[in-house]
Amino acid sequence: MEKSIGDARARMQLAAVELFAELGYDRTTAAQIAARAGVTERTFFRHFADKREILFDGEVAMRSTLSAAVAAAPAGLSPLEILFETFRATIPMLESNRAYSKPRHDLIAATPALREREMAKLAALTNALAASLAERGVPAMPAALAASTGMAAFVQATMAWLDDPAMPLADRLESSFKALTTLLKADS
Amino acid sequence: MEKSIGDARARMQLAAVELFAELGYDRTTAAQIAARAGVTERTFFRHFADKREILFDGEVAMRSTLSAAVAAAPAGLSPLEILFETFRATIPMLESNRAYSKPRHDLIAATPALREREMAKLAALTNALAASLAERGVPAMPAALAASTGMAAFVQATMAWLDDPAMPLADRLESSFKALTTLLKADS
DNA sequence: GTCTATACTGAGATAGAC
DNA sequence: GTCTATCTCAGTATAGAC
Repeated sequence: MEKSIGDARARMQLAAVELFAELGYDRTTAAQIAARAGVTERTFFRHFADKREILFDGEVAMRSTLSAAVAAAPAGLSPLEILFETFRATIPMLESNRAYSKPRHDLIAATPALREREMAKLAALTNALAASLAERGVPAMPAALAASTGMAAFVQATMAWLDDPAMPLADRLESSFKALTTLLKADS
Repeated sequence: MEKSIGDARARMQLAAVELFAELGYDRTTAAQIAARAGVTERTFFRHFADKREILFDGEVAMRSTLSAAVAAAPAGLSPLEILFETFRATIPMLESNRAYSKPRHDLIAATPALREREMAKLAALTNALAASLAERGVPAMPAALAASTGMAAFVQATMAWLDDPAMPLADRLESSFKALTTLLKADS
């Protein structure tokens, strides 16, 4: 018997990604994922609250990374400048993960139930960012608005980069944040 | 046999709101809602894609209202000014619905599965706003960013007003948008 | 680790409009 | 008769209780 139970979680995640690619998300059952990982279905639901959650495991790490980066940003910056530095700090991590995050993103885009979970996770990250800004002394209302605004720019940059990596993520991010300042200028 | 099948949908919605209040969301089954409305469980799922959806029926109407308001806003405004006028146009509707939307909001806040659906619906509304801005000639990137940031300000104002209606929604909205402007100006 | 309840689906029946 | 909307029966997968 394999006694490497320590990484059952990782084995299940690998099995899930494989099976989703082979059969599609809906056509893959939790039991199949557990079987391929060599565990029981019960073990699956011990580690993941529901089937979707197996794809959103990284959100916890992302949250700590962002919170730490907000705290580490230089003093004297505006809230949006703090967030720009914060997101810039995550670029190496994102770029090194592209081989995994691109197919994952496509799967999420194609599956309404997963898009829904993704929106919820982004909302949680936004709240965490607002809390981190508040800890730096930014008042509650501007902190929440800055978090939402900055996250919108970050998500837009990341999506565009996943669709077309020709332009580096750093440039995409700078472009998104620059575009924020044009929102106050009159159009037609 | 009762032949009043025409309003089965409305009867189910009423039954759902009653039962959620009596038993809580999780403790209420789709079959119970259907039974109280005098229809079968299958009928419930014909009308609503899943149990959560019965509480998010109004999103379609909200989407049309917002799109129409964006199109109706005066020319020569900045994207965020267009959105401010757009949200202002929805205030009477929201204020007249408070007796329904406040308990609904509390139920959603207390139920993770419903919060998740709410995030997805807000994302859909944000996309619709971006599309409406694009139809007025706002380029894609600023349109998407303006929709996200404007929606963040609108949601913040609405949440605050639901929590404490002492300050009118119109004042909350103005205050949110002013804070947003400050945020974006400080960064340029 | 077993067993049960509940959410949800697929294929198809019924009934009215034309 | 066909078409469409409304609804039903039998079944599977998820999630939670024991």
